[in-house]
Amino acid sequence: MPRQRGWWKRRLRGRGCRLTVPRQAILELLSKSSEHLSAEDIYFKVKKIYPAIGLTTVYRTLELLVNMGVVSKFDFGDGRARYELAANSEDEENHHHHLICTSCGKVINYTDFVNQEKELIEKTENKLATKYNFEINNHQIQFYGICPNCKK
Amino acid sequence: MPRQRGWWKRRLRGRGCRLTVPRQAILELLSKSSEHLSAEDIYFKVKKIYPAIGLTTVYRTLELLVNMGVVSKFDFGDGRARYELAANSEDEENHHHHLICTSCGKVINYTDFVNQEKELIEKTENKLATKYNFEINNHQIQFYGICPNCKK
DNA sequence: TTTGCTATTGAAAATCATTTTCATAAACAT
DNA sequence: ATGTTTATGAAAATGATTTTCAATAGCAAA
Ligand SMILES: [Mn+2]
Ligand SMILES: [Mn+2]
Ligand SMILES: [Zn+2]
Ligand SMILES: [Zn+2]
Repeated sequence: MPRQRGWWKRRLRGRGCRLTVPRQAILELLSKSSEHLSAEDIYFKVKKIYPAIGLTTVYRTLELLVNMGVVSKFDFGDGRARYELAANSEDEENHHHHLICTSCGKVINYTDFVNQEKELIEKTENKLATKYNFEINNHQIQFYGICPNCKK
Repeated sequence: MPRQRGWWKRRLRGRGCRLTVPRQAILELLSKSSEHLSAEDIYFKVKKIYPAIGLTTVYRTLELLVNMGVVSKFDFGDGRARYELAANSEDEENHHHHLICTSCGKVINYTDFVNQEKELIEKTENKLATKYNFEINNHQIQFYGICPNCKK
């Protein structure tokens, strides 16, 4: 059982990356937030705890974490990337799909998959992997529509 | 049975939009291309047939067509939006999902859905529509991985 | 602990896709 | 044909993300 705190430290070190204060501050923040934060959102929030942080570092750290698979990056069409933790701890995954309002931009996470959903995705992955000789390691699914508020 | 050519003319006019030369040139091009074109790609290609075209107009036209549902806009993570015709004619749909190489950016369309795929998506749509009171009218699915070329 | 190497940082400047502005031109209802 | 808009294109503005570069801080080794 991995420790609840700092499970990413080994991951960083394992990659030969240094365990710096800004990186820890960013990860600390992300693990407490559930929203879909932009780089700037993260910058301002981290700044409250660690005022020396630079926006550049936020971008660089996010890129690193995305490459490591620790953070997921999304584009919901409003011109800025959104980030969120891909996993809540070493083993616990945080995988979900999105429901997006094309009118106001509201984004909803949904994890209550239809029973067959997971298994179908796996099946599809396998089929695609075979047919196109791809090594598939991730996917995104999003539904677009009009939210209750914008319907009125 | 709608005419093969110019089925979008009525659609534009139906919206109270004018049927201009630039718009027709852009639609003409899109209907001949199968790739995932950026606004700039489209700009240069259209320029060959209609040299007076402006990049601004390309952006504006694409936005209009996306709002009309005639064109689909995608973000494959390379910093520029990609566009393609959402339908090849009045009734014929061109819906498909994507397989994206995270190493070189190669994008593959796939339409050979697993049998249950379509029906599951509908089922999921209905479930989400009910649960979150959303009016769902579109979706995107993409799988990320490493393409044959990048594996080597 | 101290040292030395090198990855990392932050500020400022640069990039670059997309948007806005604005004067002119083209659609099209009449 | 005419007049009213809508649409266009050039140029400038915007704004998110990247690059540059000198200074700093992690950390492996002594
Ligand atoms: Mn999410
Ligand atoms: Mn496609
Ligand atoms: Zn909404
Ligand atoms: Zn590739």
